[in-house]
Amino acid sequence: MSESESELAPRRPGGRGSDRGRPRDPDMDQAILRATIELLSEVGYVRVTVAEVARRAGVSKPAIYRRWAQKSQLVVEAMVTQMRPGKDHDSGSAAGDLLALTEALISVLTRTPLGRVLPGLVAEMAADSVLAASYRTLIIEPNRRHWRSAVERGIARGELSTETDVDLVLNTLAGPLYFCLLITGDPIDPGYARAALDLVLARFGAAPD
Amino acid sequence: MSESESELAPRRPGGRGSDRGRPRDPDMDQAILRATIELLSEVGYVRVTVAEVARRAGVSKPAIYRRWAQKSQLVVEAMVTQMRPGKDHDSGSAAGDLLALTEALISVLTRTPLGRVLPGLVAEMAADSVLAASYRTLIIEPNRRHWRSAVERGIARGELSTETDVDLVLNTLAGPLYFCLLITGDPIDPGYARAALDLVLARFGAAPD
DNA sequence: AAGTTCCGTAACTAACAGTTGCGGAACGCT
DNA sequence: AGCGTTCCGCAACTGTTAGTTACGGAACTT
Repeated sequence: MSESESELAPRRPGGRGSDRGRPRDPDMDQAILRATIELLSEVGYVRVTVAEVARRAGVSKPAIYRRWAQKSQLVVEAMVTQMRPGKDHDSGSAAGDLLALTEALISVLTRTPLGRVLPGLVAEMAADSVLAASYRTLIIEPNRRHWRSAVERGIARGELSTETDVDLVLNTLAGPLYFCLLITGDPIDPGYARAALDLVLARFGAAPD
Repeated sequence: MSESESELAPRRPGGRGSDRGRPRDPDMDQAILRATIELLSEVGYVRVTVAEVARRAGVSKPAIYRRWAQKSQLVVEAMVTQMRPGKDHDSGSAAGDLLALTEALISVLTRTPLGRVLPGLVAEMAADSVLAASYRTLIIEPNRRHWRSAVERGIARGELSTETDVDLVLNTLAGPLYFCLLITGDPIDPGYARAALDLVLARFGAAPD
């Protein structure tokens, strides 16, 4: 926790030092982010235009570009504000925690704008490593920490084998969801979380059913 | 199998009936597809421009648009010609087959242009359902058939439980690879195929190690 | 009051997808 | 051979969008 408050988001700093001259209107930041989310969920990443975001936010285009260097960074920050990962609540068992986390991920991918945004963002990330780094630092990593600690608690309690491959578990639970969303287009089986978890427990569970 | 030979690829038909007038130069088709693959592997989907493909193929831009309605469809067809799935050879055991298929997928994703193309294609597919359908029909489905039949042979032989969830197995083996490639950016663990397969066998294997 | 940065407006550049019209060449049909 | 059709390259074109710039004026700090 030696990190400072934020600075991770690639929001543009105010010109020069931060305090000279007229300050930016913070309400405007909010209006822009809200308009971005709204438009995003309606039309998906590719069809979001900065001009339309500006129109809906009641703001000018340069006002947006003063704050974010690119459309893609604006979108990432908009997503982050919507996706604060929930508290890391401990249900008492690793199985319960992992099930809850998987269900929560399903819910985020299917019931928030993220599902509509991700395809476009993936393309952008592949072409822009700075963007990729912020997405991973701001969204992927914080979530992964929750998953990781659920697994580690399970190992400490003896519910999971000490040989458990943590990354394999994470990728096995989360990977197929992204695969369906981005590649196959298949709907997500409502029993998925349970079935995938059973797979993991069959291999790494110390006390199988 | 009531489908006719192809017609799946969204290549544009010759004007009107196919036989009147000057026929298209078939060498040109090849030159365009080759140039597309080449450029694709150098710069990735987003930075491929139709004008540059035309230049490298020694061909005009309208010649390309006469054959394919959109850049994205050209790219899909270029990928298909490169990715004819190998013969469905039966190694004798389901474990061996699935291991080979997984390794082959890793190889395709990391050592052919597909890895560089996929992010952009994913974005395009999300915005264009016709394109998505051809990608799935031409690339995903044929490959899935191989995986599926490997699992089904395993069930028939008694290596896998009769309760085996075929789609879950497929998604579990393939999903995490796409997840790493498209989202996390993590390199793929060389032991992945074996480890993921062990997960599957622990759950569905009738005769565990 | 001076200096700085914000704001909206409006015009602008640059890339790129995809189109169109032209003159000419190549083919099938009769 | 000649006609109709479609291909070909060329070149110019439309349309969309990201991102920029110059301006006049407003808001804030010292």
